[in-house]
Amino acid sequence: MKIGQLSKVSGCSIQTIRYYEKEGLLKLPNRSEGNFRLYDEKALQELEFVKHCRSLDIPLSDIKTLLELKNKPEESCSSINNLITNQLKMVNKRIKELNALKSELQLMKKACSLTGNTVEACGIMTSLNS
Amino acid sequence: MKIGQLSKVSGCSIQTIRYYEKEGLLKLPNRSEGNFRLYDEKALQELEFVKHCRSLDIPLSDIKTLLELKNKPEESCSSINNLITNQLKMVNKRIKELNALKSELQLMKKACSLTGNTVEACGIMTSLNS
DNA sequence: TATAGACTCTATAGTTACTATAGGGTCAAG
DNA sequence: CTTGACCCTATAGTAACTATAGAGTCTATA
Repeated sequence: MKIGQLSKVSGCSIQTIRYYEKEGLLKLPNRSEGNFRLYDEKALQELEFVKHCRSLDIPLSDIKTLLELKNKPEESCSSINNLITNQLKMVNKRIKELNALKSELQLMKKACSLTGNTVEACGIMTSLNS
Repeated sequence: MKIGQLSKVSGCSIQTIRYYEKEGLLKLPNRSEGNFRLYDEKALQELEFVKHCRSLDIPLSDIKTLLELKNKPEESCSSINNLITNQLKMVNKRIKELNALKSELQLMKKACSLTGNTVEACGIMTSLNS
């Protein structure tokens, strides 16, 4: 199939597919006589793999690592485990940050609804200035 | 004070200060004879305001809006409230996404530790391929 | 005065992961 | 043949920084 079809089937934009190819995440596909990219089922699976990883916020560089490991079935999977562990750690960190952020924003909202309704008297502005 | 001092006092890098000035978040400062930027207490406060907003993940374009409103004390603060409400909504959304992501990563970790220890037999890889 | 090191300047490019656009080629149907 | 959909590469843009290059300023010291 051509790139437009792959895009539709995978839900990944044409430009992103080309980007992934350029970044080395996807193999160079065969080409038609007109130089159109030609993809098979295997290519679709690789793209789905990459997309799945992206949905986990795994950076492209790490996805590359995973793809390389995929080609070494006998290799120990400890590095995969480490990668996921690290990713989980970062996600936890980010959740924590966002919860703190959320708390502050909620306090601000409360500050606004309890005071007057001009910028000068706005509890949000006062809070942002502190 | 000069930019290096402002950077130290505010915890904001020199380059970021210049970036904020270029993006219109900070006013053009006075200059010395040698063309060095000169900042007063007011400028420091404005920078702290911007930094505080950034710590809330508020995008620069919205911060600009807030700064403009800051100069209109009589104006209604409803737009400020809307801005914070919207920001809160996005933060909640992101928290939700990250929690879903966390769950999947945790399942993966479990899958790995319960199976063998090669890439081929790795529950994480299996999961990423699905 | 000269020098050296710290500081400052502007311009430009790079980071990450896309996303859009320009200008041109391919292909199939009418 | 024409037209419109699809495809190609190259380049630039997005957001928010961050780094680097090359040159100027300033101050303390010899």
